[in-house]
Amino acid sequence: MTKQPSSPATERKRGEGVKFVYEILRDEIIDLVLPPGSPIDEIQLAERLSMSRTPIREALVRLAGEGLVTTLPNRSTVVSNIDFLNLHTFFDALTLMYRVTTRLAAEYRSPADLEVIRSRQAEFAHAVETQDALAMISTNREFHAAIAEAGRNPYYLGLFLRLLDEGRRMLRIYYSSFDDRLPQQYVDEHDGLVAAIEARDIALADRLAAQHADQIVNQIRQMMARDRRQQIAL
Amino acid sequence: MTKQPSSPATERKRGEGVKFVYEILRDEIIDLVLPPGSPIDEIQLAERLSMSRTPIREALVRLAGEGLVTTLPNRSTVVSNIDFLNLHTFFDALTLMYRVTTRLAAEYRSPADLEVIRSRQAEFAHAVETQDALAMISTNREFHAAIAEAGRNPYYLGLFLRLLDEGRRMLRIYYSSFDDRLPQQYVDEHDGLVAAIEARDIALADRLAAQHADQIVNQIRQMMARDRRQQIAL
DNA sequence: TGTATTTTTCGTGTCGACAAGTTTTCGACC
DNA sequence: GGTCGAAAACTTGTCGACACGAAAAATACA
Repeated sequence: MTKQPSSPATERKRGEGVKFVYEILRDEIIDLVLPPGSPIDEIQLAERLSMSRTPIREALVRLAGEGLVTTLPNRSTVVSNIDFLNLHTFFDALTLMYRVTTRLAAEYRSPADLEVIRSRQAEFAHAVETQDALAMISTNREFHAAIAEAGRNPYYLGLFLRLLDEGRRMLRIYYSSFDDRLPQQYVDEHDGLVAAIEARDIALADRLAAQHADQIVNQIRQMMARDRRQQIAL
Repeated sequence: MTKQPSSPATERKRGEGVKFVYEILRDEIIDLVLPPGSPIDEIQLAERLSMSRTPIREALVRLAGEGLVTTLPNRSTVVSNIDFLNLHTFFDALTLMYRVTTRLAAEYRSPADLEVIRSRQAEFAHAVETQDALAMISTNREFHAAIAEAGRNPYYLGLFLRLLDEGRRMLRIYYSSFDDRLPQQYVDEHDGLVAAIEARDIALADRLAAQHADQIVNQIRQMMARDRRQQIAL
């Protein structure tokens, strides 16, 4: 692995250092480039990004606050593990946030919001068409994030984004077992959500969101069960 | 204001510096010792706590992640303002978290949880008896936090604690207009919640929590309206 | 006297270095 | 050869110092 020593291409403005590191690490954690349990070496990172340890440590504090990394005092900080024992708490919260954000979107969406949501849905549909599982995962996240934005409640948005990112990590683990049938169903369900939001039908939006959440939760559960059988079979 | 220069009483172990600063600032912000908008000077703080700026900055990053302070790039970081324009989003989320956590507590509470909840309720009742408004605010927070703990969902707990702290700041502003009638009603409502949780009556717990939330939201609204009238009168 | 511009001051953002603690390695002893 | 203990290597936590940028002060000008 050859590392270029402080290439001028990576020069950053003052004040963007923390943000820079934060976003890189965040993406690498969510995309499982850094799998759960990976130790994060501050010095190594500092050399790789050609900057001092100070902004890196501050980015790690921020990531720790969001639960993406865990700091072991006086020892290394590691990428947080996915807590498979308490998955039900995750699914519970995820389902509720799906419902609440969709509800609020139906209530408060502006025309501009609708446009964004529609374009995100188009991106998701395209990922399904081209059978790009990784793109499905990320565009699905963006679709629901756009809905949450339209709901205009920063408290729900914050929790929801955290849950969506956590969900992305799980889906990445099992994405190879995506089958072809379900994704198309998701596209249809998304269309239903968009229609309910456009029609400002709050009750319908809530109901469809709950159904959609159940679908996703069940799929993740099935993927995990299948994977477990495979692992046992090995 | 005389500050003692690096008194040996404030000597801390390695690795506790950030936590130390974080907790001090957090308490001072929630108790309005540092009112919204106050600038936080890193150098001043470093001198006051007789430590370097590094751990202080890391504590500020953490506080910023929780929304308690706002960092103005290349300028000072200030205590976050209370967003009175979007209060309804706060009340919405607070009400939902009241309901969800109480529900889950009724479902999952252990005998030990019940004991903690009861003792918190006793503390709240005592604060009401002695008409200690400030103690009412903090014990009320601890009571609901204990219920959320019993619900055993870290995602809800995290959001709820954040909302409760934000609510504490608001109540502090208006606590002088606490009147004597409502607090006793809160004690009774809390008793109802505890009974529902003990009986594992999920539907009842949900209903009572929703009513309780409405009470609190309405009281805060009334306090604010009263205060606004006073301000206009001046 | 009021306004525009330069200078000064001040605080943050970043850095390199040192100190303390943990893990690993090496060596002594059984 | 295996186990226990000491020393070395490494990583984190903290520090003091410098550089950049923004606000405030001082100066020039109308």
